[in-house]
Amino acid sequence: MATIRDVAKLADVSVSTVSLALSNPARVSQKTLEKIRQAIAAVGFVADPLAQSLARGRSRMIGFIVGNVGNPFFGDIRRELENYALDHQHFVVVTDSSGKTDRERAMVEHLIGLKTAGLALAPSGHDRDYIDFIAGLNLPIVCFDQKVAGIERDFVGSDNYLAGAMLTEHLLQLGHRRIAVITGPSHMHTATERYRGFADTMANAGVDINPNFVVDGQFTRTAGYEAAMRLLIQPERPTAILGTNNAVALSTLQAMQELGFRCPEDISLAMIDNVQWSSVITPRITMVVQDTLALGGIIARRLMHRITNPQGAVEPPQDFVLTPKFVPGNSCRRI
Amino acid sequence: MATIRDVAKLADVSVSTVSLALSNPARVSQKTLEKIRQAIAAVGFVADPLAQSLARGRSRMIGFIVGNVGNPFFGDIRRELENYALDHQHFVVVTDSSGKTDRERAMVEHLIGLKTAGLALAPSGHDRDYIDFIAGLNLPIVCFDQKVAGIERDFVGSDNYLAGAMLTEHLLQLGHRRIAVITGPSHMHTATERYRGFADTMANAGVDINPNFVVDGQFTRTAGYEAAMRLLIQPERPTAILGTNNAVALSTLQAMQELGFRCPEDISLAMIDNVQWSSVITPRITMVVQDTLALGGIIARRLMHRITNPQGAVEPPQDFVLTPKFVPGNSCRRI
DNA sequence: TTATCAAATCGAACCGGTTCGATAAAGCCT
DNA sequence: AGGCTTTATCGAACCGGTTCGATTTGATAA
Repeated sequence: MATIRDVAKLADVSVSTVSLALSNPARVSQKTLEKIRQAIAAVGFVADPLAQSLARGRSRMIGFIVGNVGNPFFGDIRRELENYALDHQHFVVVTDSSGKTDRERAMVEHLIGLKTAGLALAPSGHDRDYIDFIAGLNLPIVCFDQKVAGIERDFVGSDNYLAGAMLTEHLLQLGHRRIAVITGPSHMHTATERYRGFADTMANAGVDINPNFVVDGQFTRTAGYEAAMRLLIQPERPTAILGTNNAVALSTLQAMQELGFRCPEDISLAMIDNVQWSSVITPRITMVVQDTLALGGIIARRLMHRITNPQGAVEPPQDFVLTPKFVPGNSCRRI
Repeated sequence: MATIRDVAKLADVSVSTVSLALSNPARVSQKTLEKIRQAIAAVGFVADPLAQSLARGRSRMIGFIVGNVGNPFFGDIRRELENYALDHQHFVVVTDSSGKTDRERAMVEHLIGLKTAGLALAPSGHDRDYIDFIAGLNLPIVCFDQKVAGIERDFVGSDNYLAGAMLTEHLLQLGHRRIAVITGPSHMHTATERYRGFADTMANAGVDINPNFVVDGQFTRTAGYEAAMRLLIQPERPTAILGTNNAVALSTLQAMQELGFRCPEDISLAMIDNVQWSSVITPRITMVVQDTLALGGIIARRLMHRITNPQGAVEPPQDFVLTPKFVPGNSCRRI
């Protein structure tokens, strides 16, 4: 591999001039610029990113940290960020924390060690320790998906309250009153907001919520399945179920199928968030989906803005909350 | 951030001794080892991975390059690799080429620039140029999924011929004769092998293949959908369709639903590869799945072996081919 | 006591760039 | 021509580690 010294030697200039020519060509005369250009081509020089990062104290990498890269929601965002970053000479390093806070922390620390230019982070933690950790980081960070109280950073996400409210309203409109909800972890902002949207809408309609109809699905497949089962074996069953994320909703569908309940004939089902291949799942589930492409675009722009703009670092954090979209399916029937 | 020189100063030893103590404690006396240990703790020293990589000419990172990180197949493999690598003090950098050869190349070059210790690569290319590029790389590489003729590297994958043969045999057993197949790109090893398995099994059973029943689905959603449509609008329809990957098979199911064909009553469907939430898709599709966890484990072990073992680099490349598993569903009926 | 050898430690060069103050060259004005 | 800027280039220090040959220390043997 050719180094900058090889180039300098061949072009008969100093190393620092070559470096300058590369980083700020305007300050170098046309004549030497041309000599250097030729020398670079002749030896096939490519700057070593590692050496650059070490000297600059900053790399051209962006860290992307989520709990599950396989989740298409994160996948879409990743793609948008990657495209945008690539257009701006930055490289995205994707890491998966599997939703574990300690692992996420290890990964963030590793990324910091790599002197990444910035971080796009879907936070997995929520306690004091975690918040302090994030707060203590001294580099551009854009958080997304989970809004964590106490983290003073840019945040990009969807209106989860509205998501819960929209589907609840839809079910009420169809005549449902015995509506059950499968919730997510209470420490997650998305979970509490979606539930709030549900509860407020029910209250506004003057419909009481049956306490037995509120079960915790932890946003996971297994817990969601168990939660659904608990709902379905009750003597007085709900006429409709709202799954507050895709995992619990689809687990519910599975549970219903296994117990011989038809959807929507016996029980209606609505879900928040999309899922791959939702179009071939029978019935097509009525859902509220997030605009992942828009979210990804905003995250990318905001992060690159903070990275490339010198004064971007001191701009106060800002929240970007997008409106989710209602996508009707045929999993909810009128009663 | 504390540097190694801070530690050396505090412990009153030379910088090189500190470095030695860290990399090979046995060569340092107990006394100084202890002094250094305390100094490290006192200043909170953590070695800068960038500086280490630059000096060593090698980092503790492993590159993982696939065409679609969202694909659960790759997701499972990634997880296995990540766990194993983390246990061995290595960090996995995930990159997504979106299946584009030039993008993959750019990413590989970037990873090389990062002086990654090794690469786990699902190759996306197949032409001379690409093969030469991969062959020219001078670091441990384990290829997986696609076996590319001409690439002399370790390879980990499944017996795709068998996968095609198993499902074909299954359909034949059920009495099907008019079996259609939706194939993948002819330059992909998995695609050709799966088709070979189909064709040979048909031939062995003495069943002629209707040329109209062989359509190209490109392993993609859109092309698969179109291919399925071409099959389904023929006056003489197949009684069973073999989708040679999940995208084309599920697109076929979608096309069938849209045209009002019931599965399996009107047409049976079998597919190669799994998909997330397959258990809630109606009907549950009969499929042959790869043992992703085992694949990931082998990839991880093989790669780390080559990385950590000095003589591992010169070991001749080896192929690891696993047997896929038949998973019965209810998408194929006896006729 | 001194020669011998292994173990422990050190110094300096190196990895491949960046940065900034100093110097040299060129341009402008009186 | 002399003084004053501006522009172009350079040298050296630096980023934070590793590596290896050289030197010092300590123990053992003669």
